[in-house]
Amino acid sequence: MIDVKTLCLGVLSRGDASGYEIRKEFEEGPLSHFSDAGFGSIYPALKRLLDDGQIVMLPHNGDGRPDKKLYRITPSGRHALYQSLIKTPSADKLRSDLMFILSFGHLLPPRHLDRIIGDRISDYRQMIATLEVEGSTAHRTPGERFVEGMGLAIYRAVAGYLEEHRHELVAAALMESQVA
Amino acid sequence: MIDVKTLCLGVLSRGDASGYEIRKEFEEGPLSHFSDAGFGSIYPALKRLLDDGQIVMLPHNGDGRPDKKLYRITPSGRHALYQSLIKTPSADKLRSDLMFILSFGHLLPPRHLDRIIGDRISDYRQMIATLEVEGSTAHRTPGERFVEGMGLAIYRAVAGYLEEHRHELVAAALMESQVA
DNA sequence: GTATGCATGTAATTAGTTACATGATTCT
DNA sequence: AGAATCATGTAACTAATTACATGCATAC
Repeated sequence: MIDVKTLCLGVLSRGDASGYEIRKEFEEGPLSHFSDAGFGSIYPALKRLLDDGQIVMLPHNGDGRPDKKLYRITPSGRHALYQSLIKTPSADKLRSDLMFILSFGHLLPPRHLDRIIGDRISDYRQMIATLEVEGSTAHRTPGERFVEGMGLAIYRAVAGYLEEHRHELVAAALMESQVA
Repeated sequence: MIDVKTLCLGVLSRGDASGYEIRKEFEEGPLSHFSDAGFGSIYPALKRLLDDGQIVMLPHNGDGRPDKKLYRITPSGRHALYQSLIKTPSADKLRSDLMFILSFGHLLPPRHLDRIIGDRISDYRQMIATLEVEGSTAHRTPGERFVEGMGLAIYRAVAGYLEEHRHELVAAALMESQVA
């Protein structure tokens, strides 16, 4: 799996940014759907990239605020990023607590079951709505559009499946609860 | 996120199993699509569960082979599992190196790009074919069927999207390579 | 005889998360 | 006045991965 250092290089390859701005990318941008990184991993990663000469820090851009540190990728950093990009990508990984829970769904209290599925459907519908607006406004590179489209396709598939099959599982849970 | 201990309890709640068998579940069973655990995390987890009294070891079942250790969940273990199941599940997490790479897709050599997308499509089509066979043969609880169906729905969405949009990204990469 | 599958486990390393610690600015 | 956002970073902890280490049974 690609590490946080490489993730940061990826963001910086599109333009200078601070640690804070990098994190925002992973929270809001197209990368957010398939990657993840918090402050606790970004700041140490930036420090290591700095030590390795793959990024440089820009001496304070005097925009009033003094504390902000802007980072810029170096040729060495671009090279490292490219090496990561042409490596055979590892398999996609999907971690879902909800799916683990639902694999025992028929043993759960039916109301509870129905609620957690409903909540998740709402979450996904919300994300889909946000993405649909963004997709038409924000300007993206072809790669970003592709990735964002994939996110949208997956979210729709998940929301759709949950909606279509929700009642089956709740019905099984109801039967189970009547037996017990 | 649900930890490996809980994952093991989940498997053991369906029947006694050895560490080796538990891992197989995460590699082949319906849980495999949304969870992950290797030997290096399962064995330590089993040890801790044993210390905590949430599982017991069954003294060798004399099936010829002596080394196999079967584990059985205890009432305390079932209770712990149930507590985990009724907790509000954390958000689904999707990690994909491929998507990170493709977000820079237009900057990659077009042939390489086309190949990695094509390879991934094959991988998914293979998984889909396997699941379609299993779905009709293996017998599953309602929860397992639900989860397996979700896996199938997602894989189809991903494979479908990659197939439909592959050429767009490759075309963008071709244009980019001609400019440069 | 060779590879694969069954079977267990430890040690060292790496990575990542969470909590802590601080403070300015901007919006309501 | 208070909340949210901007902004950086460290320390302690937890977890997971990888490599190592071993050995039998079965299938080809």
